[in-house]
Amino acid sequence: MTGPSSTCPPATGANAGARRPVRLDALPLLQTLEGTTRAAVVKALTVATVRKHEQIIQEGAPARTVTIVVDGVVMVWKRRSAADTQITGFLFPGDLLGTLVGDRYLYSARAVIDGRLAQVTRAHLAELAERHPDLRHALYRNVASDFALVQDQLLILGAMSAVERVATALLQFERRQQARGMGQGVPVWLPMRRTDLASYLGLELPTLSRAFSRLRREGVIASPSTTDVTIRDRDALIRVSCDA
Amino acid sequence: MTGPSSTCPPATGANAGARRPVRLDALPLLQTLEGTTRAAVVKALTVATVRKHEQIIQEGAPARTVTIVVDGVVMVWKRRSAADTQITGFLFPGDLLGTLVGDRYLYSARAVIDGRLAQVTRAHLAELAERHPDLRHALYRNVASDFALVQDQLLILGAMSAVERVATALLQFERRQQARGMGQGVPVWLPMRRTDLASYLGLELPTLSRAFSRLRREGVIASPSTTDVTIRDRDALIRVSCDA
DNA sequence: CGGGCAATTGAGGGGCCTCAAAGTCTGTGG
DNA sequence: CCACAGACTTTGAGGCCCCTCAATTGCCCG
Repeated sequence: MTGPSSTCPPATGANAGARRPVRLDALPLLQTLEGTTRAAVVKALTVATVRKHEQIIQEGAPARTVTIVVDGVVMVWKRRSAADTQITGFLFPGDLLGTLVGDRYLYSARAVIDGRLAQVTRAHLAELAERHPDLRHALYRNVASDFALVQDQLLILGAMSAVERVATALLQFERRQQARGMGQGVPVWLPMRRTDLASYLGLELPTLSRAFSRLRREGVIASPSTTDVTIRDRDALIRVSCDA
Repeated sequence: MTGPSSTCPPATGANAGARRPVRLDALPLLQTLEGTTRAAVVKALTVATVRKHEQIIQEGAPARTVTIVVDGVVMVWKRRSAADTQITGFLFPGDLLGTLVGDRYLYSARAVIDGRLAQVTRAHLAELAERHPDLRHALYRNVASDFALVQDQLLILGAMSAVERVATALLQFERRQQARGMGQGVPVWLPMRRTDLASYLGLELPTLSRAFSRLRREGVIASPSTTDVTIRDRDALIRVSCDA
C-alpha cells in the first residue's frame, strides 16, 4: 500500500487533482539533482491548471516552453493529413513535454483530464542546464527514455495483431503506473477515450473494443469500469502480448 | 568500373567507398562545431571498416561506444520475440548510432553494404561534451532529430495503406539523400533488401513488391535497377502518400 | 427521467498475409 | 566469355483479419 490518497485514481472529480498542494520538488525529473540545482529549477517553474480536453501545445507553433505534467494525463498527437491524426503518446505525472532544441513543436498536446502543469521557458531552462551539469544530464536521460518509449511503439505498430497490441499496451501502462509508485494490485488506469487509445495502437475503435471483450471473455482481464482494467492473469497477458 | 585505386593506405574492405580517403572533419555532426572542438573530436574518432551484413552492435550488450556512419548504410532493428524482429531504421553517412545515456544498447545494427564507421568510446565523448558546450548542443540536436524521425515512422506504421507507406518512404529517403548533398534528379537509392524495407514499413515482402509494381504501372516511379528508384511524378507521389 | 455521447456488438466487404511458383539478378567457376 | 547455382524479387491464388457502416446498449449529466 502506498497510502490512501495516491496520485493516480482521483475519482474523476471536476478538479480532483488540483486540490492537493503542489510538490514540485517531488517530481521524478528533479530527484537526481543536487539540492541547489533542484531549488533553482523549482523556482523557475510556473504551475498552471488545465481542464479536460484543453489544448496545451499546437504542432508547428513556435516552441517557447517546456512543460512537466504534475497532475492529470496528457495526450500527444501528430497530423497525418488534413483530417487525420495519429495519437503518438500519453503522458502521466512526471513526464516531460517539449524539447530544448528545434524552433517549433513537432506535435500537438491536450489534457485528457483536468490536471496541473509545471512550465518553464525554454530559454530559461537552457540557461539553467548550461550552469548545472546534473540538470542537463537529467534532461538528456529524459529524452533518451522518451526515445526508447517511441521505439517500443514501433514494435506494436509494426506487425502486431489487435489483441497483441492491447495486451502489450496494458502491460506498458501498468509498468509506467508502477514506476509512478502505484502498487501491483492497483487496476490499470485508462482515463483516455477508447477512440484515442485505438489511434495510439493503430487500430479502429470497434477492433479495439473487440480485443478488450475477448480478453475479458477469456478471463485474462476484468473491467470494473470503462477507465479501469484489472489484470487477472498476468502470465496469460504476457503470453498473448508476445507470440506473434 | 575499375577506377584507379588512389593513394589510400590499408583498403581492408573490398569496397568502392572505402578507397576514398577519410574526411572526418566533413561530417555533418561536426559542421557546427568550433575549430578546436572539431579537432578534439576528430582526434578521438577511430575509423573502422565494416563489410556487407556485418553486425555492428547487439541489442542488450553493454553500450560502450558511439558510432558515426562515414560510408555505407546501416540498418537498425529490435527484437519483438524469439524469432521475430522489426527494422526500426536505416542510417546513412553522417548519422549517429548509439547514445550517451543508458548502460545497454536498445537495438541491434548491421551494415547493409560495405562501409566505414568512425567510433569513439562513450566515456571519451561524454568527457569532450562536458568540456565543449557546442559539442553537447550538437549531440542534443542529433538526438532530437532522431526522435523526430522515429515519430514520423509512427505516422507510417499507425494507419497507412501499403502504397501510402511506400510513397511516404520514398519521399523520406529522397529528402535525406538531398540532405546529404545529392541533387534533385538523382534516383532514390535503396541498397537494402526488400525484406528489410518491408519490415521497416510494417509490411510483408509480397505486399511491398505489389505496391512498387503498382506505382511503376501508374508511371509514378521507375526502377532502373532494384536498388534505384526514379521519381517520375513527384506531385502524384505526394498525393498518394497523403490521402489516407 | 430523458437527451446525448461513448462504448459495445453485428454483418459485410476489402486489403493484407500466407503459401507457392515463376522470373530476375548476382557472383562464381569452368 | 558464358553457363550455372543460389538468392532475391516478382507475381499468382486463397483465406483471414481488420476496417467500414450501422444498430444497440450503457453511461453521464442536465
